[in-house]
Amino acid sequence: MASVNASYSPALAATYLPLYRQIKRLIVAGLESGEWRPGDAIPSEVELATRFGVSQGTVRKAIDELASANLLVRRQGKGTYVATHSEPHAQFRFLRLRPLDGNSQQPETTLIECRKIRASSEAARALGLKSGEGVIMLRRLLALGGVSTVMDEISLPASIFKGLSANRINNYQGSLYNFFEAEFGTRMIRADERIRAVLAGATIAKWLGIDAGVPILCVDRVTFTYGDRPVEFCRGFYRTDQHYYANTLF
Amino acid sequence: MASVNASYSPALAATYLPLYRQIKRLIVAGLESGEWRPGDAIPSEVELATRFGVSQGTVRKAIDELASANLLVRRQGKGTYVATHSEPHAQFRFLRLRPLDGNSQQPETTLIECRKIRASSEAARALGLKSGEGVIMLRRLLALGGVSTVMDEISLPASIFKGLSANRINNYQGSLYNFFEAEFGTRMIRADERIRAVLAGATIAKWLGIDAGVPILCVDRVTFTYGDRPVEFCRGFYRTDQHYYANTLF
DNA sequence: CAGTGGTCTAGACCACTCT
DNA sequence: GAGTGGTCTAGACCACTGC
Repeated sequence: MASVNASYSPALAATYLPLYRQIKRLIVAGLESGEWRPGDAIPSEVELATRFGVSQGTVRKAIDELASANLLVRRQGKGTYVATHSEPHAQFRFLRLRPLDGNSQQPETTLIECRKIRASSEAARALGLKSGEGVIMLRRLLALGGVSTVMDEISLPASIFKGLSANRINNYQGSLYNFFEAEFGTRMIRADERIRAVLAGATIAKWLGIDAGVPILCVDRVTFTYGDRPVEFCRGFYRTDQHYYANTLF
Repeated sequence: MASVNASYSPALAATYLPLYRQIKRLIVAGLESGEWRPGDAIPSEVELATRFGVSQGTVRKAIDELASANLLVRRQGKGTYVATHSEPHAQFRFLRLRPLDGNSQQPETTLIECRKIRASSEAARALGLKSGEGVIMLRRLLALGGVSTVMDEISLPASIFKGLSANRINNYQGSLYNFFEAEFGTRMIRADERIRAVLAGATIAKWLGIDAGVPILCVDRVTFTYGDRPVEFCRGFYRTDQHYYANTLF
């Protein structure tokens, strides 16, 4: 079998990568390039094995890691698919609010504002932009179980989300992340959140239907796409009188 | 090879478990029973394979899953070890506060109180105890970078933590979870946290050196040991003026 | 029935650690 | 050098899906 590592030697240890990790990169490259789009089936394990000139077990191990990172989804008997934000499983992946009692209900989103502005210093730093570069700013109100619970402000690099408008968002069926991957080919893979407790200011209190001075969560999120590139900065304010932020530590 | 599934038939599908999952259970049983204690090396893959009458690859897959669940730690060339809370990697696994600027510093813990009481209704529900059963209650103050940042109250089933005393805690070197696993054989595996924003009351404000009415995080944690059995309920109050709660969403 | 992913085996060789 | 985990292969058979 033609091994990509035929030239391996201890002196090159820094550049050594196991075969299955190289395969992993090749698959990710296919995802990034759009060769396989969200929802598509990728080629079968045996086909990928012959294409890359490795055994099925090696492809399998690569796919295993990509599946556990939620980039791919395996379906026994059918094939392996590119993960999507439209799967029910993914609905509450990036909104970790759960009701204090009762069952989670589908959030209802209202778009309040959508315009192009210059990035705030915080957004610029989070997105790796130069201070003052253009971003598209969205403000939304999210209601859970009929109660306005989250007010957030999203900053997106204008260079990536060219042509984004309130109309296009409102006409789209499905979640915002679903919209991004379907219309802009940008899939959100991972997010880092920073949570603090703050007091509601007058404006936010009004939107959330609470008194100013009530304690709320301030959640700053940076969301990453393939290759750990940041593509969204979101600051959300969460009421926690009827919901809590859920987290599991492993 | 003598397969445990020799009797498998479609009618028994509900009871079917792949071999490697059965091996996984056998290994977890060894961990629960104390056959291998935290920090110990478990037998090598080939030894386990012959002991259980399966191939090395099957044992390997079982260990892979246990390692990714942080129950075991693999060390190439040395062996596979039972995970411990004393590893540097585990230090901030259950305390997700990070400084707004600067580097994380080792927390300094002060034990304020340690006594046996009857479980609060919340603690009883979280721990699966009957209302009013005995629990040991600890109150602690945690300082990060010299600043009192967390005040928490821990409830532990008295039946499991017999003989726990303030003296024993204070005389122990290392973290509380380290103490639990070393002295009581109870290892914390996983935790569920629920986060809300609240206002600091007079008592907590005093301990944390802030004004009453300042917004803080209220973090309720239920911690589980092997077999998803809850063994700790902890309510913590976090100042977030110099730190934030960090979380990564996958 | 063909094609897919899921499990399991047996054996080879590599990389790392300790003696 | 012996022993450990890490990678890779080749092939067998099972479970599930859809035609």
